Amino acid sequence: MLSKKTKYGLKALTFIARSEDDMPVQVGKIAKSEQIPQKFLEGILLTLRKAGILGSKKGKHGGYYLRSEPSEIKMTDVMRVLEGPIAMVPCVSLNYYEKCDDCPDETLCSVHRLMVEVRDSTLNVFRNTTLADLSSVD
Amino acid sequence: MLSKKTKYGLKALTFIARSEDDMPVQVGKIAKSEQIPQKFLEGILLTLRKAGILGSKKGKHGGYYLRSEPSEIKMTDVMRVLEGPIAMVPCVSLNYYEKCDDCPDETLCSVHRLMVEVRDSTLNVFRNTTLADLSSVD
DNA sequence: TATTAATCCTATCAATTTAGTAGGGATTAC
DNA sequence: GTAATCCCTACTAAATTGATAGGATTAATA
Repeated sequence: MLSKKTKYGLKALTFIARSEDDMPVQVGKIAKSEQIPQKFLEGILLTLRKAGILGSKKGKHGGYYLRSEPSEIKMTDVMRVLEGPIAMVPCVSLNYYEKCDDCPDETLCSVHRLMVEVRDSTLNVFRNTTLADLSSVD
Repeated sequence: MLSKKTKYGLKALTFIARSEDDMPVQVGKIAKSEQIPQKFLEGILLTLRKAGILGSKKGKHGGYYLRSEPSEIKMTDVMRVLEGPIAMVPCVSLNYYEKCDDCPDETLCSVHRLMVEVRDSTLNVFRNTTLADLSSVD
């Protein structure tokens, strides 16, 4: 299951991308419009800022803004920040590889085989999708 | 993350598929060979039997066997039984569709868009992979 | 028929994760 | 200086996961 954190995060990014002018967008506005608990959303946007995807401005008239063009923000990055590793098992993770304790030979492991395929196909989607795709109004 | 249940289930199915003769295979044998807690595995195989993927024979010399040829056992079915719906959100699930409470228009929802793509690509893998693929020794 | 070896079934449990709440500190525009 | 806003930490309830425990049922065989 996709976590609420990721779901909310994606919706928030989309909301920001869709707000045309480049004024920072306030958490409160996003929370209200997208029906997300504000305090929860605060934490999520903070994570996205620390990961370099969002920038922020404090104080009155502050808020969050995109650090790059929507078309430059890849889902691989967003998903890794929000949801964690894309692979379903550490032994097929590109960025967080870990050998299984059991499993003497990965080439013979059926789980490994299947999960490599799933990882590659999911990765293919995320690599070819940007925030611009998510937020277009087609 | 892939659950242990699914991981163990896949390994067990592979083990059974690889045991050439068509004698039933005992839980204890699988558990020992694959390093899976036996009692835990019992429950998993029971689930697979109730789903019609495995058959069982009770009593002495009993055990579990495949109900179909490995090449006929699709990962779509196995994964749905072990891991649940393939879609990451109910609003894109083919078999367990549920509308989101929020989200007035799915066609405009960025999460929906992205998750449809992920579902389709994952489904594509599972539809084209059978237990025979997992258990071959190539 | 008694024994043994299996599956089958239910209940329980500890650890972890998730989703959210609470309270306030720090910063900036006006 | 005050209001609005992001920033940070700590806490909590509920659900899920990954088991474990104990035994009931069934079947082969000596």
